[in-house]
Amino acid sequence: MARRNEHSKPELRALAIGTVRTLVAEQGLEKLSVREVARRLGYAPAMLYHLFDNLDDLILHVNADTLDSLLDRMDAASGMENPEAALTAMAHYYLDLSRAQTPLWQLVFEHRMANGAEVPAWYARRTRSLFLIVERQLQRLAPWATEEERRLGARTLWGGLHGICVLQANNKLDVAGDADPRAMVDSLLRHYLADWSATTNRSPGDASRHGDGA
Amino acid sequence: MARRNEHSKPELRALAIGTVRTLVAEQGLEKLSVREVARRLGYAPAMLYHLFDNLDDLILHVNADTLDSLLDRMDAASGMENPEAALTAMAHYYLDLSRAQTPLWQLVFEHRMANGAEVPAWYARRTRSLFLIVERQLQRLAPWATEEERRLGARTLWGGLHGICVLQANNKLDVAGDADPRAMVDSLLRHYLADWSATTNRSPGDASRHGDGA
DNA sequence: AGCCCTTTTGAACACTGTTCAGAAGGCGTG
DNA sequence: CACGCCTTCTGAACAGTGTTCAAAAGGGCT
Repeated sequence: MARRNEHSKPELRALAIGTVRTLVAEQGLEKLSVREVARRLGYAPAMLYHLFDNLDDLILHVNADTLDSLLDRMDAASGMENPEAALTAMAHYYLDLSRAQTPLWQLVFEHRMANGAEVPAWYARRTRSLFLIVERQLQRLAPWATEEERRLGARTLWGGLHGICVLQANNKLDVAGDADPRAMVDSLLRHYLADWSATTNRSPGDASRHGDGA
Repeated sequence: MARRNEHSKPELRALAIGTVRTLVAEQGLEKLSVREVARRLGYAPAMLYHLFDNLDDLILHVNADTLDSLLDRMDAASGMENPEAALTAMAHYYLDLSRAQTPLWQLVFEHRMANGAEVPAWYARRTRSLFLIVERQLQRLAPWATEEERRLGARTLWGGLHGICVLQANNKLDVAGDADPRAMVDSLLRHYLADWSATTNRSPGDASRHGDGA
């Protein structure tokens, strides 16, 4: 019962990743287990440990695929002439992923490493570039802003977007009346960007930027 | 080995909730288990099922306590004369909780019910009042805004704040250089509120609200 | 003293991720 | 062709999880 050799090791890895994707998409996060993935593949559970270090490692590979497709779409939008429109398109991709592929999205953003281990470099690179893409648009939007201001702005804006997606994915929005996540995202982008780009081209300590300070 | 009767049923419930709080605060979410809670209480695991329906029910009671103390502090801030200052104070409470009590905060906001069950009404009431408190401040800030606008604004603003806290709690901010969560929260509130309160007192379809509309 | 009724438990069930000795099978060499 | 090697793969076990339930243990009442 060894070496059927129907597939090479990289093929098996891709097969396992795909199995997790469909399993999670179909049944949700709770049904994901090593034994179920192995069962669907037609192998014994222990075999998966020859392809990946452990379940966390397998999940990280699945998440890398998800992030890659998200980053690809965001990169494609970064070429738009209007940076505000580019950011809006990117935010919509982000939100759409959390809506259309909620379990896969949760697997990316709500999975925690066991025993508090650090995420490997090949994975951290992807999350890092997410913020970089946003920063690049902020630079186009307000070239006068300092790098520090751009970094803060990108993290604030995308952190805020992330929060809306989190609430959406967890069905926390229909409590006390429905709220349209799309409208929330648009509201966040429009209002935040408007005042951010309008006020960051002043000296940092200028308290009178809003007309009447305090 | 039955009926020591050292404590009444409500006392035991409070004891169990307290045990979970200290256990989670000390060891983190991963170490929380029925068996460990029972061990610390000096009882057999099965006894806990006479106090609570299941682990989810116990966790919900713990979370209700956490939410109550948060809501109390937010309520206290709602009396400030400046609604913008009140919202800022509330947001800082929210962030501080996610920083000083990260595991307890995660237990509240990242715990999902098993088998997708609905949260009970006595719990949903608390999460609902969180948004209501924010809406009340938005009403003071922009009395001319419609209820619809206030609801959208409150969810957008607090969803955004929530996202920053999520990133903070998951250590996703120090990727690619540290970002101060406090500065992010302040940035979000200042910029969003400034443009939100400045533009919501127009007719809904007014495209020229930002001076030059695209 | 005997009964009842609540409180509490031990043991079991069905899961989970992970490890590891050893089996199974393809491949190169004698 | 046969032998041995080496990779692939598995079965079984370990330690853990939430949950259930018959039965035991003990306090209170008649």
